[in-house]
Amino acid sequence: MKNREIAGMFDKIADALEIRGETGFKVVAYRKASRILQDMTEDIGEVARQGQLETVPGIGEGLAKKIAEYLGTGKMTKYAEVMKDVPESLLGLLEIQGLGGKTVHFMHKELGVKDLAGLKRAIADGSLAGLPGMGEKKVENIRKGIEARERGAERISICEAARVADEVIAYLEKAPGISRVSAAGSLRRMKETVGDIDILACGKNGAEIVRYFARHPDTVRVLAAGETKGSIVVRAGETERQVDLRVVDGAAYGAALLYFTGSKAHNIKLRGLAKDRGLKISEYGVFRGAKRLAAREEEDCYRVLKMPWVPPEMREDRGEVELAREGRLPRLVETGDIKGDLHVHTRASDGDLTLAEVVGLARKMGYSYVAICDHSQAANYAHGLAADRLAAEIEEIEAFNRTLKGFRILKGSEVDIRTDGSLDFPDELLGRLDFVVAAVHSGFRKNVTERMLKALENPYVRTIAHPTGRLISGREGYDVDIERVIDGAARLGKALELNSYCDRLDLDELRLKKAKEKGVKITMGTDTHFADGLAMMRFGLGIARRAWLGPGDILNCLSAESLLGKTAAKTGRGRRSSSDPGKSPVKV
DNA sequence: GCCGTTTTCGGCCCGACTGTTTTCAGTCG
Repeated sequence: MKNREIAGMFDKIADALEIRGETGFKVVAYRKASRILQDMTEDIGEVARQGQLETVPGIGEGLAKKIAEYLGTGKMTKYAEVMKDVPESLLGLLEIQGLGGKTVHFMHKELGVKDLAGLKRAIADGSLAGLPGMGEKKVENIRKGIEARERGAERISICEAARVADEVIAYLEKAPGISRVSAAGSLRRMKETVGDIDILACGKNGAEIVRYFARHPDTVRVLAAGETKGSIVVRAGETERQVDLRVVDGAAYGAALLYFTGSKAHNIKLRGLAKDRGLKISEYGVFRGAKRLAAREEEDCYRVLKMPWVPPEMREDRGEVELAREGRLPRLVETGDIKGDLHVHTRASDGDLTLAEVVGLARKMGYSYVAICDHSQAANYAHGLAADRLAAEIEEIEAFNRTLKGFRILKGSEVDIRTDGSLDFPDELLGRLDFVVAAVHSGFRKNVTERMLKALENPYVRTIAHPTGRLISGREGYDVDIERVIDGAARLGKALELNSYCDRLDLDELRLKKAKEKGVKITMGTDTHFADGLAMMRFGLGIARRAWLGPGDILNCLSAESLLGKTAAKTGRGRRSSSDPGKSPVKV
């Protein structure tokens, strides 16, 4: 798939055009096309082969030609032409807060600045301050922007952001005169990473609420504290995080929440729609002329636009507005649909929990089952179970299950896929299990695609754990052709995992969407090793909802009986008890 | 650049903030 590659080129063209000072709308068109390419599940090459490029919204005659040229020749004339004009090192300067295209253009033209080092020199020797329209404060602002960037104010994982936000929100709920408080921004949309933590509140006395906010016990610095807006930096474990609070009038809470939740693309879409109808949307409400038609609740604002409320996780302008207007929004999976966690470790391998503790925690989550999937013997580093220890665990679970009412522990394994593609346990042992998750833990560059496909062919394997192996915090993941794995799972009627541990969230939302399109079911597991890990299901759910998955797409929404029984029925051997060693091979 | 139950030109989201502005441009979210 060349989607990302071409998206990257369009983004650079947009940056370069911005610096060249071309009309804003052209820049917007390139950026929009870039975003659309990144969001697409189809291979743009395939779309091109079918002559369908121009049917993609946001891609017209001009961009279609550029894409076709690149796909055909490996070159894009426009890209080459623009990049010859604007040094690539200049593009990065646009990421500095306070620097836009105009300023970068001017710095380049007048002072010969062509990279970050040049910019720093221009600040130090005072030449930047000498530019027309550039005063002391602007220079200071840019200097701060450089500092912030060098401190590495990069995005953090959703769970890290949620931990901070949950705590601050709980604190704010006790603020004097506060009536509502909510997370907003990408945190509320459950993006896998979050830039700033945005919180919205309403209450009687804004300034008082902001002052209370600034007194948060973990506050390291107060950046701003006004009547309606406050910014603090709080300690968050080893690092620091900025949290922004906005306090709005209760009568406009919904409009403000809609606005601050975004995404920007979703908001722009709604505003365009409103404009067509002679309306205007802002963070203060939906207006016809000076008359405010809606503002108090998000639902009210959407209703005026003749659409149902759109779940925040869908608000990315990926077709959700069109669906909503046609009354065809999908029913997304909800917390209450999840009946169990399908990937949990115990202290038998590298976990921290006993069986009894896992059951207690799972019951607290409202589950009726949980699959214990400890590591297999090859996973030395994780104290993986050898065959005899797995056999012992099976017996222990069976004994424990006899003592449980209304809850069932599924006997499982996270069995290693060895570098030759074979599994780490013999079939006869796997056949005694209820739920087998196969996983790659070694040889990340060795034939991973073929190994996963081979594992899926094993009759006892139901799903592949963390299929790409990426870690949000940095690790790139396996050298795997995930498209082929998805196709393989579809062909074999197997599932793939949405590993819901917050540093993984693997498959990611785009791959999940693709899997759904191909009819591949998803298993969700937190892969937890610790007591607080089961609650991470919330992040998996967020990603599942961002991929538009419904309860019918996720096997955790089945009862334990259906999850296991369906299988046996499908293979035509009737239903057997899960403890039956001759249990039929599984299919989902 | 794209796009069209106001079509092939003339639109393209909205408001706040900041600085250096005497009426606005640049940047941001």
